[in-house]
Amino acid sequence: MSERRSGEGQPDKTLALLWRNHRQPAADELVDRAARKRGAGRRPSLNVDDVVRTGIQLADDQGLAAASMGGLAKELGVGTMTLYTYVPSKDELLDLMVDQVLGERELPGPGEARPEDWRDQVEIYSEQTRAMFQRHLWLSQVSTIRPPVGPGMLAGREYLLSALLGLGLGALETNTAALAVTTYVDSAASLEAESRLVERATGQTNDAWWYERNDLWETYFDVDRHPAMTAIWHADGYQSSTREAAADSYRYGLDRLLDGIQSMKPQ
Amino acid sequence: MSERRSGEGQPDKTLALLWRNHRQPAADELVDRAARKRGAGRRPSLNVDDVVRTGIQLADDQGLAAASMGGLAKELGVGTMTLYTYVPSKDELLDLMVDQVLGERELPGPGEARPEDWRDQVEIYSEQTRAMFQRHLWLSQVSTIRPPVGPGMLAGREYLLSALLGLGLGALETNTAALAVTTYVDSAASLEAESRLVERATGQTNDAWWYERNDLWETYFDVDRHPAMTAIWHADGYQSSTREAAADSYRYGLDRLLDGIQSMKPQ
DNA sequence: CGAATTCTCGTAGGGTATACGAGAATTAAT
DNA sequence: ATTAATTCTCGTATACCCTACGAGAATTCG
Repeated sequence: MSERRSGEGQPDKTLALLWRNHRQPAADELVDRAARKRGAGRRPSLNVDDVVRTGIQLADDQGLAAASMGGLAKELGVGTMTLYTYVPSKDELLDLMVDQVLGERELPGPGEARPEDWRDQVEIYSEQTRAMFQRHLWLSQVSTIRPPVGPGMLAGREYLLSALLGLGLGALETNTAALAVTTYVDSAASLEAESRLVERATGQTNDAWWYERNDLWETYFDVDRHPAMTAIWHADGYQSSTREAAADSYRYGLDRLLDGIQSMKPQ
Repeated sequence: MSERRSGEGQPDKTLALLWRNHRQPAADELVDRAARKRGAGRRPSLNVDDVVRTGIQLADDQGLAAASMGGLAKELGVGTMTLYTYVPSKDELLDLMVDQVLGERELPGPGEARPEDWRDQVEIYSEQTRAMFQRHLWLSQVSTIRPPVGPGMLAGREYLLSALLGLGLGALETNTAALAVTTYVDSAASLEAESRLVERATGQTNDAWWYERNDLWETYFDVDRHPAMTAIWHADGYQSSTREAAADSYRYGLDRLLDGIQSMKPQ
């Protein structure tokens, strides 16, 4: 995890930005400056989407740290402070970046074609979410405790709930189950991404990292204190590749979790 | 998620520090400076444990950011650079802090009394891990992709594997299942801790945060695009308290995951 | 008493987000 | 054609972070 992301000043402003491209007619309030009837004043040289898009690209290509306000401004060819005309703060920009990529997942909307089996539907959520994390490794460094309440996040929750509703559990249990599934899927996908990120940042595979610590087994590992690990070792229970072990355990855990949920189905 | 933690220079040095209090007789190498036969030279005014303990305390009380090298030095009444006599870098200090608190979990060792049922044994792992995260909220901000390979981490893995071995699955499946369980338990516990951390840092409960965004439902939420959410809402499927919803989903998910694993038992 | 050893820590450098306020560009009104 | 109103632009300054380097202080051994 990460550190910041918290003290947003005006929720109204933030919501307006998040939903800027899904304009509900609503209200007499002016939602986006770009939409305002243009009157006096200097013309803007950018718009919010430019900033968000560039932020995502920079974070994808060079890591989240490269998507600093200074770095972004340089990339866009403007002064750092100019960005604050378009987004109120770095935190809110991050919210916008996150909701944007959450919305990129291709999840069938209401009324659109989808597999019959609820498990296959959950599978789509799982695969799309994993793919999203792989495309945008920096997501693993962003806290999701207070997620951007935008169209992308809502579409994800909607889809997963709709999939689980197919099981016929009660409303409350369906919601609880959906939370458990997102916790597992999102966390595992995040760990997977973080793993690649670390490999990229250090130029060292995780396997190589473990290999470097071989001393552990010879010098410090005490067989008597670790009989279970020793037993599994001798029974060839450890896979050679860290990556494969992680992928297998992800699959296995998701399948077992869904097994368990399925077994709660009335009848 | 967090940013750093990576390029440790010498794995040997790091391992020696991590295992400094579990001295294997081993080797002719001098493991800890404090253990060296004292000869000439100025006397140290601190030791590694002092630094680690103070780091944990500071992070507990005032957040991980307060456990900066500067902050720590001030707390200990020494110059910042003095700390580098005891730990090679901030990253390694963090490793030491993490392994220390991992080791605080009260998990029965080999030969010690434990519940009969394997599920009750996993329960202990789950509860001790959650309690650890609650005591040390900053853990949720530390990456565990390349964990400190010290006594605390190994004890945790050993215990969970020993619990799952009771099921009678094969070695490989036991290991895979253990990875899935730690992924779920550690991630959920981390999210729970992160949630409290954010509440503390912002002085605003998560419920209050959601309440502040009530506009969403009136202004932007489109019922036609979100039929599942709408249905669950009308069936009272949403709990009023974010915290309780999270706790319930944690319980539910863990129980279902263990159900699913249990069902793989041969026979 | 000198030499060897070890711990102590000031300085300097390159990074971060953003409050403030002056200046530039554009249009509407006179 | 001015002038006023409006809006965007962005330099500067502040207060943090980690740690390489190297000089100085403390201690013991010969």
